[in-house]
Amino acid sequence: MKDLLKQKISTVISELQLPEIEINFEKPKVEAHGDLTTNAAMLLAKVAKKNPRETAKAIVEKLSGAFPEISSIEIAGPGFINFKFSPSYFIEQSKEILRQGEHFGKSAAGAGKKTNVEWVSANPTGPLHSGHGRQVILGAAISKLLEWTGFDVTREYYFNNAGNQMRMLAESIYARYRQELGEDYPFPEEGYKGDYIVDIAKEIVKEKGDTLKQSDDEKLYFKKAGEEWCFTKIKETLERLGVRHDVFYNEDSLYATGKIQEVIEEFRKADLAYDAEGAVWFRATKFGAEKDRVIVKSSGEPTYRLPDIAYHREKFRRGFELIVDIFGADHIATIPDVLAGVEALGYKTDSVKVIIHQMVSFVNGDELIKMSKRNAKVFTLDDLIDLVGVDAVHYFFVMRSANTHLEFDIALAKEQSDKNPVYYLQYAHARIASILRHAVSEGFTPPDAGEYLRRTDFSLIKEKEEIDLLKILIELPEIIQSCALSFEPHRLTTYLKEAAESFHRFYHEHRVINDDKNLMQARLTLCLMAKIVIANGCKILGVSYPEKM
RNA sequence: GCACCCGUAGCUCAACUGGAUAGAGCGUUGGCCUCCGAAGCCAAAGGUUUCGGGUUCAAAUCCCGACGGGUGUACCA
Repeated sequence: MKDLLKQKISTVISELQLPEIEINFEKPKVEAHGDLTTNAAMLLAKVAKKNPRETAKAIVEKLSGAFPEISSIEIAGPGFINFKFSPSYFIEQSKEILRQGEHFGKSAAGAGKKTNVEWVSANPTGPLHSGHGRQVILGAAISKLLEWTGFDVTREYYFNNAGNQMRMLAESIYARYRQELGEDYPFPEEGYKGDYIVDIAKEIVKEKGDTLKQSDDEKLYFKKAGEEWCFTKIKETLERLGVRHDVFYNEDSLYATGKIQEVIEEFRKADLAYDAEGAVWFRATKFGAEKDRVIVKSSGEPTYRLPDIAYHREKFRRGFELIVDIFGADHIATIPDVLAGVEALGYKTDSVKVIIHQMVSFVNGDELIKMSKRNAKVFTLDDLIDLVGVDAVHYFFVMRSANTHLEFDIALAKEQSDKNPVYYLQYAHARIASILRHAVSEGFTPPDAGEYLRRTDFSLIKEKEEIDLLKILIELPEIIQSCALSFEPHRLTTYLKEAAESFHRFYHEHRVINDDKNLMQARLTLCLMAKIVIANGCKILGVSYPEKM
């Protein structure tokens, strides 16, 4: 409809011999301004130097009567053209909800574009902590949104089980191991202080006794054991949240296949790398960075930048047309370097979309929860799930825009009451389910979408709250698409809340179960539509949609 | 110091990416269950969108400058 209208308006504009412009529509905030509005006349006024209201008038005259679905066209304010649609238009649209059912909301806008979403990517040096939650949830929601919008999504987790961090992990475990054996063994200054290190050490003592005490070569064993323990833990946590990755990409493979060396050589050949102070430097300044960066340390080990660059090149080589990276604000420094590197290798950075989310703080009512890295008691993501449940974790981490700081109120999230926004949504779904069950007990057929579509006399839907509900329900596909294309899942939560609200208002004003069987069927159909929309939205967010609660 | 993000009701945050009268939840105050789920609905109060300039028909949104908060600024990742 929007597209048809857009076409029509642009032909009208050329008939009026006005310059060509981009026509945008918007859904007005205020109900009195209709269902759709365009600022075309105002934009024309600017280029054609004409009075916007007069221009609007000329356009409207040519438009009137062109579409039976449009019940009125008005000119308002400085020159907005407001369109109002007839109820039958919304009713017709809403039938799609029943026809598509659990697929309603999907679109093909992504056109099967090969897409890689990389997120979490925490090295296996410990369990995921609560702050990781935002990243975990954000990436899952974005992946789901892209999938629903027709992108071909590969979910990826990049990790490094070599290097400094893992060495430190091994040393930390080793020290705890010796301590477990009753020795006064020094703990490394920069070691991992979490209690889980002690747990790992205990397990090793149980299995191997003191046989690993002497030989330094055996430290390899500690690294392996630590990695395995941590990765198992991480994967269990992701599993609990229903988050799965298709590919776990190990940085090591980049060395094994010579991809790291390849990048260095190419850089050298193009004079983008040089030796200084015993290290190899990348001329990042050539690509807008503030200073050149070391890519191979004087020790001969690459810094994290080099494999990151090689890894991103591999994403291009693997044929991904859209590359999405999700990072926390604490990793922001690496981004310009990686982008510069990719550019240096001759790839366009346009197809790389980096989502940076700000940090999270946790409060419990009024009390701020302090997170210190020195603390042995880590507040893990598992702990958070135990406290507030999977649904609240999903909903709370995604309900705010990624680029603002998030305050996670644990007291609120675990409260089983109306204060908690997760319940508002779930309650609407459970309430609808209950009504449908009730109808079945009154002798109605179980809510089968196809059956409901055939049996319903849609002309009985005419109350204001009924039409308002339909209006919002049919927006789902558009909302999903725009959330996906802007990588902003939080807007879906806002929408779902509004949809639930609209349902509650309808429910409150009109009886569904009543003596008029035909009217009852029509309203049951409305309920079923609302149920489908809420359920589909919840699916994307990873929130459950209970039949009873 | 420099780079990035943010500053909106008492608190936590929205605002369709430049549109019309800036909206929700919590908290506060009041109303609504003989009837399908009151985990709900309705209403009231609460604002110079941190401040100062600019851009234009139109600015919370874009630009410049202050102030305040966060995150970075490694031959750690």
